[in-house]
Amino acid sequence: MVNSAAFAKHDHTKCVAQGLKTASSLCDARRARMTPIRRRVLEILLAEHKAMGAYDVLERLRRDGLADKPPVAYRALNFLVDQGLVHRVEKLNAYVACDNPQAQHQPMFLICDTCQHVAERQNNLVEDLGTVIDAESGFQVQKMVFEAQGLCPSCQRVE
Amino acid sequence: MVNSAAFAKHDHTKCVAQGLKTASSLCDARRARMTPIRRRVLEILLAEHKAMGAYDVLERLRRDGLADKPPVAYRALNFLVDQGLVHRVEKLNAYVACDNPQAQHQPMFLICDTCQHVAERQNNLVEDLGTVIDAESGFQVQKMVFEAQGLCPSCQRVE
DNA sequence: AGATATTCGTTATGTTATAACATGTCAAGT
DNA sequence: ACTTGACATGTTATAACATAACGAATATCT
Repeated sequence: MVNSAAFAKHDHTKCVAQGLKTASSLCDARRARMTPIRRRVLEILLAEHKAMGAYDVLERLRRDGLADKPPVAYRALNFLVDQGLVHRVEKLNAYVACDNPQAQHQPMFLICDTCQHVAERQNNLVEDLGTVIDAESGFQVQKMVFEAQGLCPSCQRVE
Repeated sequence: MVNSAAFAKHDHTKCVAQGLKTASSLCDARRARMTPIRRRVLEILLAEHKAMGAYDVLERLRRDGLADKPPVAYRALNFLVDQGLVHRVEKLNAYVACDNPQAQHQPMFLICDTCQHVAERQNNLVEDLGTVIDAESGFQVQKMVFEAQGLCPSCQRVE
């Protein structure tokens, strides 16, 4: 039911390489174009492994000489979101690379108020809730945002 | 389990009068000050009965001669949110009057993509989910955002 | 009344996001 | 190879959302 490495430490280099590879395959399969800017934005988010604002991403692109105008960053981010490779965290107006882009899912985020880390998780209850709402109220759910804020395990220990 | 009048038509005049009255009692009980600006902002949101942006609210205050600078609107909105009288809809960067300010609750919103109406609902599954997350992952949930987008019953019929 | 805390008015600016249109690139069909 | 059409990028300008900071006014408490 729970899937992510969440707040534990791990080797990001592997995440990045693997993530880029998976993304390329998915795009190929869908005839969507993984261009240099888009690839670089995904790489940045995979490497950072935390939520970043569009302007933070843009700043990185600027350093690389790849782009320096907001629409460039937003377009790449929106593409990646549409492809399910990146999620938008509404609460933070920020973007984070998807953990598991293979499977279609309603992402759910745990946002630590102290360290600002964001963990993506999946839980069937979220999708169940969509079904329940539909049955009870006749509202046809198309997309759900579920975000929890609080304290991650290590920040709880520190306080 | 489900509580709101949701997308059905009803007499807003009553909502407004009742909402203002309840809000006053709650503020009195808490020694929080329901000032003219705050009251007016709540009244606007109760009457409109839909999500409004801070600048939309500000425009109304302007017409009333009550205020014309952004911080005034944001301060009133933040006060009302802190008191649980208004909720912020993250997905829309907008604010909506609370249905049932008496009870502490994690609000859940159904946002119709067609007519833009927002219905507040309550469902125990939302709070259950908080508990489950905590038990499974050790993440201490303090606040949750749950918002669903889709089609309300009447907009489904129209399409 | 005087001390304290809260609210409000105002200026200025910071942050997030997109409309609109020009230009460039690539791939498919001929 | 050439044209066409779709998609991607570059660029300008601005819209939309939000807050820091500080002084003036007002309410509350003793």
